[in-house]
Amino acid sequence: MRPVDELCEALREQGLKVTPQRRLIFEALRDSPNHPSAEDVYHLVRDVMPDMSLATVYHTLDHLVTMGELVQLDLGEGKSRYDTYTNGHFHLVCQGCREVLDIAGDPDCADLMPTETSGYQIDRCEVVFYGHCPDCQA
Amino acid sequence: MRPVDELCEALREQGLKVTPQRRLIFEALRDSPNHPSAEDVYHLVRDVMPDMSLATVYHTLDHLVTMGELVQLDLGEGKSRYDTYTNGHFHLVCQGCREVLDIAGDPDCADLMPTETSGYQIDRCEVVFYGHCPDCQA
DNA sequence: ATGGGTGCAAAAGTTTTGCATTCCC
DNA sequence: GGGAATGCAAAACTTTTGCACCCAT
Repeated sequence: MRPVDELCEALREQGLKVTPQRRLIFEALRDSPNHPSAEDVYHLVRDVMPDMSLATVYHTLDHLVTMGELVQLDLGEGKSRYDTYTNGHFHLVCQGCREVLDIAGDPDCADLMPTETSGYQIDRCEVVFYGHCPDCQA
Repeated sequence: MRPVDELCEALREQGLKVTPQRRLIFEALRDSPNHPSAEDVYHLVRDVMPDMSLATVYHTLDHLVTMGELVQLDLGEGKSRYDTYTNGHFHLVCQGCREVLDIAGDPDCADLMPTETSGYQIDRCEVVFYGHCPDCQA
């Protein structure tokens, strides 16, 4: 994800508007530990702007995903998480505490790319390792 | 997923019971095209046993997943799909029609396995390619 | 001024849960 | 007989949508 000011500029270029809510969501994403859910972002921004609506958070996250500034992750939790690090990489998920780690990996998954793709045009790949962190191995 | 009779035996071994509903769900999974959702399974079994409850389907699928006879897939659709082919392999998803193809791939993801795992014990990995099938490339 | 954005509430969709009844072992 | 399973309905959750009002451009 690019710096907040560049995101605002990118919004304008698309005819979208820069509102205080969106700016705040951008900042929350930038400062958020890692891989927050929509609800996580919502709670962060509510501390600063208590009237912010969850629908606004969802709309803004959708825009960022469409713009390619944010990656939507589905890690089998029944809800989405969002990743500001958009360069291709892998994830490692603890099945105990649900912590998510970024892992270096070939962005294009060139090594994995199947030879027989049944005519499919492949856009991207997602690699997730599931396991248990040191604390959850007990 | 093993044959229906073996699944029934496996249930009994765990102190679980073999009911007509569960047998039917096993058969539906065995005969189902590929990667059905809970709702898909529900509709298949309703044709034979109209009083079957969706909760029963969910409970039974959960047991199979826990027993390692079924793999639960999260492909970012807001719902789970289930895969009877439990040997490690990859998936290719069409973002247009949501068709899901099985793709051969190293079950252990040995080539991908990160060297630095921060002390994590890794249980399994999931590789999903997203793209467009021939029909949806228009 | 105008078209997009916001907040609120309701709706939609999937999955879980509580509970009385039924049934496998 | 006893414990698990079932069916039903309600609840829990995440995400989407409709709409009246507001605001960035």
